[in-house]
Order: sequence, then structure tokens, then C-alpha cells
Amino acid sequence: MNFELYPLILPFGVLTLNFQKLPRSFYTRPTLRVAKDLLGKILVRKIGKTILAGKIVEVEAYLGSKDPASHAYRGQTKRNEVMFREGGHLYVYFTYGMHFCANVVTGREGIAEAVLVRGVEPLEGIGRMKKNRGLQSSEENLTNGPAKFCQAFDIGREQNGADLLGKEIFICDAKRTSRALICTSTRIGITNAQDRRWRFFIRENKWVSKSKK
DNA sequence: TAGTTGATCGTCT
DNA sequence: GACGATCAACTAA
Repeated sequence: MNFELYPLILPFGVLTLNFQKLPRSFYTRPTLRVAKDLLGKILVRKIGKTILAGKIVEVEAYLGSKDPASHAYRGQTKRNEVMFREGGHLYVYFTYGMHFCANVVTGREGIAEAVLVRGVEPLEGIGRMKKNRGLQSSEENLTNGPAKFCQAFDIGREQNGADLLGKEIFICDAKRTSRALICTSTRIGITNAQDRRWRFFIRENKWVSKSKK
């Protein structure tokens, strides 16, 4: 069942918290609902004995065949195959010749919808994240963008298709983010479908990407 | 601080 | 052959 517990040593001392992995049923719900509910949840990445963890603070929804901006708008291809899987998988794609971006697949099998993770607030493994980024940069510059987050969390080709109910990458439940703190906007970096306000982020959080507020 | 550009390659037309 | 769900370094002011 979903009662595996994951102790995390948070950076501010020896506080150890037990988080519960989100169940499959969290991801198979309607995508816009999953997108908003992902705000505040704890994304965990295990690399050997190293644990990286961060709070999701910015996301964008992509609604497959209903959405001209989605990679899956024109149907299934080799690249977007993972988007068509059951909710709770990770869709990682390569872009601009050098960057990876990661999506949480949502909905039932055959429905190609997903939520792009654009910003994360680092909680655990910050030293390793800095090493992964390879830059001496401020802490907010570590994970305040989709490709920065992937680099910090060492997410690439090999993580495409990963099951979020597995051991390598998963998301843990956390207190629901208050509706009053959730902001909405158009999505970043796309030119069509500007009428769809499917970007969601936590107000005044330092790890929301800089491009638009 | 705002705006521009180079990097770099898989995917789809 | 064009371009992208991006980023960092650079320039101008």
C-alpha cells in the first residue's frame, strides 16, 4: 500500500519528517486539478544513498489532444509515448540541444496529459544540487526553471518513463497549499494557445522562474 | 535592468 | 531544414 515512509533530514537541523508517497489515484484525476494540487508537494530523487528533495512551487499543464502547445497535440510519436501512459509516470524530453525538462504524466492510460515541473524549492541535498548544476550560484538559481531543476536533480534521458510510485523518483504528500497563495498565468515559452491560463505557481516564492510574474 | 544572442541536437515537417 | 515547454553570458544605457 502507500504507507512506505521516507525519513528526510532537512537542512535546518535534525528534524526528521515522515512523508507518504502519493498514490496512483492522485495522478489519474483531471490534469488541471492535479497541477494545482502538486503545488507544495515534496519531490524526492534518490541517487544511490543521496537524497534530493524539494517543494514544487511552479507547474504548467499540457492537455494533449485538446492543447495546440502540447507535444501530444498531433498524436503519438516515439518521443511523446510516455505521455500516453497511465498517470504517475515521468515524461522527460530533451530540448534546445542541451536541456531536459520533466513532466508528471496525468490521467488514464491513452490520455496524453501531463504537468511540467517549472520550479522547486530545495529542501534536502542542496550541496549535491549545487554540484549537479556546476555553477556557483545563489540558492534560488538552483531550481527556478524547468531545465535548471532537471540539472540540479540529475534528471535526464534515463529517467524518461520512470514510475513515480517507484524508488528512484517519487512525490510525497504535504499540506495542501492554500488557494489564496496559488497564482495563475499563461504558459511560458509557447506562442500559441495564449488563451489558456494553465501555469500555476505559489505567490512570492523565490523559486518561481523569473520570466513572468 | 532590459534586451539580445550563442550554444547545440533531437524531432518532426 | 527549421525550430524548440531554455539558460547564461553578453551588451547597452
